Amino acid sequence: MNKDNNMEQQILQCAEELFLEKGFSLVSTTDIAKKAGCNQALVHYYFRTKENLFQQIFQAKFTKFLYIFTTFDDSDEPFTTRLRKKIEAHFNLLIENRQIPFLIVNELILNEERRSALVKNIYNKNLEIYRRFDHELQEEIQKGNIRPISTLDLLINIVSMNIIIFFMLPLLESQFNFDDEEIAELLQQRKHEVVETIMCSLRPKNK
Amino acid sequence: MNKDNNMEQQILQCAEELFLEKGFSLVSTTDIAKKAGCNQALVHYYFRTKENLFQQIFQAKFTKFLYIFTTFDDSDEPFTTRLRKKIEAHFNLLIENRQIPFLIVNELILNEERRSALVKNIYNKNLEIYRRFDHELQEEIQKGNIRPISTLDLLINIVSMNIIIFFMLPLLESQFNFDDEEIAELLQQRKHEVVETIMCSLRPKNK
DNA sequence: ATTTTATTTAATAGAGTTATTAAATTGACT
DNA sequence: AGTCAATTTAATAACTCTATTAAATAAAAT
Repeated sequence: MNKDNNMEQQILQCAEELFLEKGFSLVSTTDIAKKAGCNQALVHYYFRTKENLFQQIFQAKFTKFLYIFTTFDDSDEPFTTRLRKKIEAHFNLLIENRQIPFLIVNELILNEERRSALVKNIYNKNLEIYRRFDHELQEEIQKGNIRPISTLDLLINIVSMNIIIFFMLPLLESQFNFDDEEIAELLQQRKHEVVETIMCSLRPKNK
Repeated sequence: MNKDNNMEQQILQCAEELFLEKGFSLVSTTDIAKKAGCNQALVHYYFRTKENLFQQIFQAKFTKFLYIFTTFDDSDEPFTTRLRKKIEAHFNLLIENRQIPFLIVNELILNEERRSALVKNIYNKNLEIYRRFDHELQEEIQKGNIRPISTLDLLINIVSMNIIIFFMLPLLESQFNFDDEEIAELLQQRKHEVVETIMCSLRPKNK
């Protein structure tokens, strides 16, 4: 469509939209070609297989999903403030990429090979950042600023509460006829509530 | 297989297992027939269409998923005790039906018609129980026993934290080689942590 | 201007899908 | 044994899907 965008890019972009919306198996290369405005064979000419095309897109999305999650800024603000920001940043990323949770859950459950590939790709890469976060958290717990909780449980809690509203959006849109503005408002509220819930859940008990 | 189990039941049961494992579109009526040990046409003889067969199974699973969630016992135990039990009961249900979260998220996102059918079916049916829970919760908040939170947010928090581990199970099993015992242990720990997190997050702030 | 290379399309092989139809098999009842 | 209905199967129509191939068109290079 754009002058500098060649058809290869066009296909990639259309494939991305379709895969995000329906997942791997419900999108055909014919669908992609139709949306991109080219012949179906061209999709295979550029990407050879549908799996190839999907991999590129999925890898990118998954990395994005984890990236923000595996960074932790080094500013001298207190731990809880930085944690709060981290949760919000992750939620904001999802607002911009609402179908990511569906794609990840769907394809990671369904496809064993995809799982292996991803785990290999990610595990070591982010171990360092995880360890640093772990260290900081457990230190705060030692100081008595935070109730005891395993680092993994905390991370899982955050992710789960962050993603669930995006599973519910189709329901709210199509069944309860929320419009874009209402959805945007709802998401902001939900983000606030997640932060609130996590922060409250971390308050030490004895206090 | 059993004497009293006729082939119709056999097909239904095999279909259930396959649909739970792979979702609607990745299971063919041929797959079902093969697993049930009959001719593919027989699947259509009993259920006419694949959609029909799926609907029966999906409806049942979804009702199950919501049933325990829309009951609230009337014993004279304190609210928080009953809430704790409710969370555990929901989690226990998921332990027995591990693929339910995947099936629901997957098919509810992908199929608009299925959404409509379900919402109609469920909305009014469970409104009464929801209202009662809502009333009790807000009363506790008024009394200052619980920090202010919307009923819906609380329910969403519980569901999200309860289901997420079941999205992660395939990863733990196939990539980190957890055996059944380890998984069982992990699930118990996770259940405990969810209850803990929710309960901690509900403590009033001023106290 | 013509050869070479890159892009794009039409056509199609080959496999798999749902659903239907007619025929075969089984079992019950008279 | 013979009739009737229920169950099961083989065969197949009418798709759709991925991927490949050969041919056509466009762009670049000599």
